[in-house]
Amino acid sequence: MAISENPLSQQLFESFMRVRKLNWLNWHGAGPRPSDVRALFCIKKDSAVDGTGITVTALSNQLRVSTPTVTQLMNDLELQGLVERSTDATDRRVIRVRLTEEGDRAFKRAQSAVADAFNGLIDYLGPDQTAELAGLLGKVLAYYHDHQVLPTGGRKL
Amino acid sequence: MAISENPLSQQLFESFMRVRKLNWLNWHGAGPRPSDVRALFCIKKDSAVDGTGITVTALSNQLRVSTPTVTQLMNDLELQGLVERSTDATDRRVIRVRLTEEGDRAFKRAQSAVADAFNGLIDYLGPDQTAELAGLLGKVLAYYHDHQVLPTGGRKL
DNA sequence: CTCATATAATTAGGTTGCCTAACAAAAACA
DNA sequence: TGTTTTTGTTAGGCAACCTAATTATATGAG
Repeated sequence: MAISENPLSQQLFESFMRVRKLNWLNWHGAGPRPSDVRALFCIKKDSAVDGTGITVTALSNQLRVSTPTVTQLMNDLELQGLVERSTDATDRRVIRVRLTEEGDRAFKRAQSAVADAFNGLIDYLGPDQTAELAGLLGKVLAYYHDHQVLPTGGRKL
Repeated sequence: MAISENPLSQQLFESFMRVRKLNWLNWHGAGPRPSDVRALFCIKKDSAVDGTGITVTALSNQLRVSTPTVTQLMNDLELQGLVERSTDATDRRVIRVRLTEEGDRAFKRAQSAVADAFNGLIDYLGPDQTAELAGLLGKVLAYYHDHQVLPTGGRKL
């Protein structure tokens, strides 16, 4: 473990690269994809505060992906019948996205899948270490949010 | 923060999804890609124990990607002049991969890039929290290593 | 010693999850 | 009114993986 041979930075890099590749949802080709699930969560969360539906721009900001990416995600979810688009009543440029009833069911299944994926880990770590982990991940994200290690492409937010 | 509204599992999922997308090496289209860098590290590390070069299968195991993926990575690195392939002396099926001199220079640059990317975070967290983070990531990986959340495709190792 | 089987790597083709650039439509402003 | 800005979409591309099939070589069973 001599620092010169395998520095801490390199270990962290390797750990993050491995964590990145974990297939949390145990997804194997059927139903909504992991990125769909993330979008579903976001749309559902918004629906609690604004029943008219979330905008593409808001989704783009919250998911931290470009608007064309959101369009593709929504095309996909719409094709699966999980969301519906409608043009905003007062600004005809913006489109509002809401969950359909089937989308809501898919959301609940996704929530279960995520719970299944993480509750084992949470039990394994125990409440203290789980809280530490969540806190540290938050700090990592906060640090890089302020220090320019942006997603590929270097969006300026 | 009511558990029923945004369960811990969902928060962890979201955090991991965001961490996954960080562009650690600040890569913007020039030089070896992040996955190349990971391979470079692996090849270099092996060269310390075995001067004849690492095999494709060994790289596949250590990087946790399929052998065709390793082949593609190696094609790429060879094209960039960073590695060289040679058939093994005693088993003509296996090919041995070593860093070229330019590959070694690229390795050193990559090491610096990783250090640049992580030393800021390490300073920000301080030694105690950095150690905690490294330890927790290790536990997460160990847990999922034993609990079947394998990389996409569900390889059986 | 030969033939079937196992192993190493490659080729071919596909998928996910992103991106930028260019655009059309609508709103805001000057 | 006309220019500028904002919103979302279309088009096309790329990174980083995968599986299935193939080739070449080695190994083991009779």
